[in-house]
Amino acid sequence: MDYKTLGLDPDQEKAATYPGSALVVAGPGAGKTRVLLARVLWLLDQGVPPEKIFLLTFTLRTRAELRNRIKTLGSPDPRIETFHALAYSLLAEASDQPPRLLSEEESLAFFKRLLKKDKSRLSPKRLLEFRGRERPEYQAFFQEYERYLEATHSYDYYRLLAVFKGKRGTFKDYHLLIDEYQDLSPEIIEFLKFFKGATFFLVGDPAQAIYGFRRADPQKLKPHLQTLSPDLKILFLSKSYRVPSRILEIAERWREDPFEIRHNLAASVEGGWVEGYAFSSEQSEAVGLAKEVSRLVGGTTLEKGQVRSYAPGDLLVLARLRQLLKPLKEAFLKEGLPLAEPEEEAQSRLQEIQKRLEGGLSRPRLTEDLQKIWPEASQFLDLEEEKEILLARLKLLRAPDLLKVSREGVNLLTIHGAKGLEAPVVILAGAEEGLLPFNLLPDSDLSEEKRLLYVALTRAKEGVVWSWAKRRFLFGRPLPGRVSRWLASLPFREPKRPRPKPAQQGLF
DNA sequence: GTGTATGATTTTTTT
DNA sequence: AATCATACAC
Repeated sequence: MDYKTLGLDPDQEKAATYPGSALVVAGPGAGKTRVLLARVLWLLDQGVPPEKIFLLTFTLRTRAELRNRIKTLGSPDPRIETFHALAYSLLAEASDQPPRLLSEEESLAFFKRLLKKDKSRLSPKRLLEFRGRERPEYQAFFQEYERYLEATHSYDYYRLLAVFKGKRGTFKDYHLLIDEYQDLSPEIIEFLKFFKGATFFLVGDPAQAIYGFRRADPQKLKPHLQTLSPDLKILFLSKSYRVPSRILEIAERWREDPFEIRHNLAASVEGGWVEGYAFSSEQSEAVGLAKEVSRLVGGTTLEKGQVRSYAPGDLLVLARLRQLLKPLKEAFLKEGLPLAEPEEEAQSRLQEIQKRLEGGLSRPRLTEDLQKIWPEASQFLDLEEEKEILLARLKLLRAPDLLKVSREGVNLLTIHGAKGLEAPVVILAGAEEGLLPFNLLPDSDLSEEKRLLYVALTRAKEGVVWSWAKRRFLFGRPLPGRVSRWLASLPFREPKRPRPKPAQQGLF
C-alpha cells in the first residue's frame, strides 16, 4: 500500500521519505505514529525487504498497536519488537538453548540474600538502582551478582543489553525505526550501536522526556544519538492535531527544548478552554473537583451556547503523586461518580499473571491460564511460541503493557501514567509549589518537572481544568501554599467555601 | 511467635 | 502523617 493514502501533511511526508538517518521531533498530537507507519510503507515501496526493517518500541502495548495498524494497512510485517525482547531474541538465536531471564523480583531476591549475609543496611531495591552505575562501594555486591548470572547463564534486564556493549554487527541496508527516542537510556543507546551500518529513523519528543530517574537524559541525548549515525538529520513536525490553540499556547511557554532549536508547535484546532481554581485545602479541592466533574458529565454550556456533555471516560484526572489521588477518589465516590484507576488495575493484573506463572505450569495449561487472566494476550504475544521463550517474554511484561483507560469511569492517574494518552478533558490537581515542581526531596530536576507539566496539559483535546490547594500537608509538613510558578500568570477562580450549615435552631 | 516501641523514609518506575 | 522495617521484651 502506498504511504500517500495516509494523507500526510508536508512535514510528515518530508520526514517519512527522508532518504538517510533522521531524528524527528514530533510534539503531542503531531502524527508520530502516522509518520512511523508511513516510513514503513515508504521503505517497502522503495524495495526494502520487510525483514530488514526493525520497528522498535519500549512497551508491548505500543508494539501491539503498531502491529495492528500495519496489519490493517495490509502491508507485509516488518520486525516489530520491544528493545529488550529484541536483545533477548538475538541472544536466543545465538545460543543452543533459550537464555534464562531474571525478573526484577528474582534479582531483588538475590540481592536480599546477599545483603543479609553482609548485614548491610542497604535495601535491595536501592542496590538494584545502582546497577550499572559507578559505585565503587558496591562493587563487591555486583561482582558476586555478575558471577551468579554468568554461572547460571542468566540475564537480568541490565545484562540483557550490556552483553552487546562494544559488539558490532553488520546491518548495512537495514532500517531501524525507533519510537519515543527521548526516553532511551544510555544502555539502550549502547545496545543500538550493535546495529552498525543501519539507517536510523527516530521519532519522539524531547519535551516529553519524563524518565530522567531512569537515566534518560535529554541534555545528553543529542550527542549520544549522533554517535549512532553521524549525519543524523533533525526534522520537525510543526503541527499538533490534538491540542487546541489556547491550551497549546500555555504548554508551549514551558516547552523545554533540550535540543536548543527554537521551534514552536502550532495548533491545527483553534480554541479550547482552560479553567483554574484555588481551593482552601486538599479536602475542598477534592470536593470542588468532584462537583466540577459532575457538572462536566451532567452537561455544560459552552460559550457559543451549545451544550457539551462528557462521558466519564472522557476525563483524565491527573496528579504528580499517586497519594494525591486518594482524597480525590474518596470525594468522587461520595459524589456518586463512576471512576477508574487504570494504573492500579494494570498493576494488580500483572501480579495475577506473575503469580499464576510461578507455579511451573505445563505448556498447554500455560496458554490456557494466560488467556483466562488476560483475554487480549494473543494480541501481545505469540502464544504458540516455545515455552521458555514465552516465559521470558512474560517476564518482560510490565504494568504499562496492561494499562487500559476506562470509557465508563473518570480516570484517575499520575502524570507519568497518562503519558501517551489523550482525552477531551484533563483535570490537573495539586498544581502548586512543592508539588509542581515536586521538590520536597533532594535531586529534584526542575526541567523534568516542567516537562511533566507539558505532558499533563498536552493530553487534552478540548479543555483543561487545573487546581491548587492553599493548604496541604505532605510528609507531615505543610506545603508553601502558593500556586505553581508555571501557572501563576493564569487566572483562577476561588470558589467560596460552602458555608457550614447553620446549626439547627431546635425543633420545638 | 507476637506485641510494641523506635526510627527511617516518604516520587515518578516504559525493560 | 502514615507506613514499613527492625529490634527487643515477653
